[in-house]
Amino acid sequence: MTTDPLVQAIQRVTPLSAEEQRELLSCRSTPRKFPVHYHLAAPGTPPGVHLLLSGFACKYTMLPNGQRQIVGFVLPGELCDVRSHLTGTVDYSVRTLSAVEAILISHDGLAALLHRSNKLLRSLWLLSAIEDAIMRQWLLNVGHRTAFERVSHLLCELFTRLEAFGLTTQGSCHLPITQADIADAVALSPVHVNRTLMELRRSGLISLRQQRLTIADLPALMNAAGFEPTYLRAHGVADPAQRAGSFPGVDVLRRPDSSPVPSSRFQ
Amino acid sequence: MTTDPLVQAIQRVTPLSAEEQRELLSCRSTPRKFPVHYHLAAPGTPPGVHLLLSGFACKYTMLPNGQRQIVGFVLPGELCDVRSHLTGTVDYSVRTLSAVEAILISHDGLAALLHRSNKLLRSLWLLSAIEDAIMRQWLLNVGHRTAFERVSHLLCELFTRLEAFGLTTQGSCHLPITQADIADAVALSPVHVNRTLMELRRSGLISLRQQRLTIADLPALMNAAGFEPTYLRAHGVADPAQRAGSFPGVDVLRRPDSSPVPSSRFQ
DNA sequence: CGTAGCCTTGACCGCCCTCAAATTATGTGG
DNA sequence: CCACATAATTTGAGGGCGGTCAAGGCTACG
Repeated sequence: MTTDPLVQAIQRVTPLSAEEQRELLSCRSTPRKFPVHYHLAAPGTPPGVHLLLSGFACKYTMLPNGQRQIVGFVLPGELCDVRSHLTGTVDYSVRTLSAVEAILISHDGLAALLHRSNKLLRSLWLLSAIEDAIMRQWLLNVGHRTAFERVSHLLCELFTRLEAFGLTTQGSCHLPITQADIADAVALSPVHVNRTLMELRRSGLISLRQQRLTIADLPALMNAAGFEPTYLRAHGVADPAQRAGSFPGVDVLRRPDSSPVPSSRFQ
Repeated sequence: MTTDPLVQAIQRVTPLSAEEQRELLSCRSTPRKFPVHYHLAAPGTPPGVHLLLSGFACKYTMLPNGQRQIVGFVLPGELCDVRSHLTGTVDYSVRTLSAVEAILISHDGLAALLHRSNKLLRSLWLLSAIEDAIMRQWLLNVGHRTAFERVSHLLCELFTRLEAFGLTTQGSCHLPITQADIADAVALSPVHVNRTLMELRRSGLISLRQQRLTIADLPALMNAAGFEPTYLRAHGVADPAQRAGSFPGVDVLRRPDSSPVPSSRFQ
């Protein structure tokens, strides 16, 4: 039972008791297959909470001029739209990037469970907090990094996330996304993504063909991208007591005006 | 009691009972003044949850090359880092943009209260969900909009948010942020922000001097920016029952492959 | 085997950046 | 209240990163 993907997805941030696991699994539907380019959710409509068992998806929004901005990828093993049971809707679309197998978590069952379980509620909040940390990095990416750094950073992120699910083998992973998808994620034109990938290949940093990414020198790529993997880790504080008392309030932050936090690399 | 700013901040998304209000207020500290350019939080350290009573602040992160990306503004009346009690830390810095008066919400008191109150927990989650929706818009801004649209969009956002707190008077509001701040928010250089503001002034759309923004024609500005204010509204579903049953599952979304949601303007 | 989508490469252009300096606000101490 | 220092705004000139347009080659799939 502990190997169930739904339980695993949540246990990334919080360990669950056998009872909690059992309750969680009762909201689960049977797995279902979706084709490529299938919409799992659309803005304004109440989406379900999906758990991807295999395949990739992306969350995106359209601009009036027809441009598409991908605001996040959904990888196998990950939950999608965990926050939707709160807001009722999402303000983006979710579309599969490959053939996908997913299970739908019952909205009503989940809502009832979350009303009962404070712990599960904050676990899901923590999961969505990780998504937001990723999006904050994307904002840095698009705003201040060069094309080379943007693409490198995205590849580092995807590889690291896949690694957490055991979906990589010796620096290599399956990556069923097109260069146009990368372009819409890092806000570059497809042709410039292509040029950038060629440059990454010529640099000997990566190999990417037939939906397989191989990173020759991960530390070098991370360095080139300015990638710090810490933001992907769920540093949740399950027990609030472990945090209390170690800092005497806000006063430790007294720093009237200095060059802001010179030690941190880019956070 | 219902006019307390802390209660008001949360009642933007969920109505609270008198009992809940009382409990909430018990975690509140006395107001405190902070000077301009004071750090309220720094990455890696446990920040407090602040409520701004007056003045502006911003959340930002630094890049290795010394560039600064502002990832969000904190306006008077708004809570800051409501999620920090979950994660223990934040991955950005928070700095005042003007002199600020704020109250610090006790971490321990809040944690205890949130462990008791499922409802309050999801209220705070909803509030942070709005912040995330704003950040998603910023990603669109930086990724796909022109300088003119970016600056316009930011001004629309700030004005609309201030309006919700009654901090505007006939198309005008106090805006104590520099052009360099705007530049770091929309990922432009300060000089180009200046040129863009000059263009906005010449267009007769806005006036901005001595920390006072006046929007001559808000609909026109919104249109120029591609601004849709809906994402700022807390469309939370307080009662999960009101959502259930109106849609027969995911099948309403069956849209094997169409031009994605042509009706929506830019979401 | 054909077709459609994806990848690749070249040429040219424009938005925005950088560097630099002048002007105007802001704030502080005498 | 003024003199001064510092920060913020404004304007100009020139350059580069990445976009757009276009065409050819490759891959996948029916």
